[in-house]
Amino acid sequence: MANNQFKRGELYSVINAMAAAAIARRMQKNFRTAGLEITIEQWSILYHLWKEDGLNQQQLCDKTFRDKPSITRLIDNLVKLSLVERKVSQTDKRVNYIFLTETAKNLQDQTIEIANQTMDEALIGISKAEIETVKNVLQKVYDNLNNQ
Amino acid sequence: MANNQFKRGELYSVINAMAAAAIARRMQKNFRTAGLEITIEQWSILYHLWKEDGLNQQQLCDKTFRDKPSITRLIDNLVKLSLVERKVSQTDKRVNYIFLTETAKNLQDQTIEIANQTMDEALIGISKAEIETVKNVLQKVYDNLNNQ
DNA sequence: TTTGAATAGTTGCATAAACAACTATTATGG
DNA sequence: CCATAATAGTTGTTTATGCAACTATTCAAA
Repeated sequence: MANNQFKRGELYSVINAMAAAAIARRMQKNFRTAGLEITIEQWSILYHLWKEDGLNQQQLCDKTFRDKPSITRLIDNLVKLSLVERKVSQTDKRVNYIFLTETAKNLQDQTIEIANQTMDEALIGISKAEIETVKNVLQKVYDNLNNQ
Repeated sequence: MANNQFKRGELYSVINAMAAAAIARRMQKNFRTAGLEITIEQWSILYHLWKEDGLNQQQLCDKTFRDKPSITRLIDNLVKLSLVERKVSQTDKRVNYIFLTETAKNLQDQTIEIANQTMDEALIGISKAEIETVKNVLQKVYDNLNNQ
């Protein structure tokens, strides 16, 4: 069938456009509804800093699967919003450590609650086993494309 | 545990940044290697037109999970590349039908082969059952966030 | 010790997304 | 028939991504 050749390629648009973008839009909307003027991309940086403050930009690249320019600019924007500060390492002047401001620290509980509620909305009717399968498959996909 | 509150929210960044973006980057790279100067977003529009030529912009919005401005600009760029043409409906002047040019028609086989090869690379070691689970879960996520 | 490689980060440029506000056209209810 | 709502598409603005090319600093090997 001529139409058959489409089926594998279609999976990409399903994965990308559908679920991930839909979750992102909903999470952004829930942030705005709560009066929080940060983007989900900015939040994803803060998220890792709440777990471990003072990461450098390269570590944030690795943890968020972004490249260096993306992190540079996200940090630029977070600095403008007074949510983080850059501090150059004294032992290696190539390295910038990123630290949360008090303002950002105070956002942690509220925004993580919103993120969790969003995921609860998204995951209605989906079992823990299914979620585990999805995580494992996506991890394998990432490894297939990057570990070589 | 303080760290436990992160777990649900983390799923978003896993889904989004990891697998979808990794597949997108690889597919883009494979296009370039083959000498094809189109983006995966442009390809995703052509993909639906190869299945059914002459869709209007709203139909492309629905099929690709994008909003109207995104489609307008993607079509703008495809027109610049002489890959599609807009034709205003004669029965409803609000509607633009989008038609493939001969150039675009000739890209179909090659690009779909590349997309399929990319997905084969991405899906090494993943069973059909797992793929089905992922598709079903992402469809449910999309429905949870949009059908209400 | 010095030269070249590796690492960390930045800048330029093009593409794309989200949202709000807008125009143009068609459909509908009184 | 007309006012209003709904629909299709466009434009403006901000944010983010990817890639290539760049600077600055540190490491490592001859």
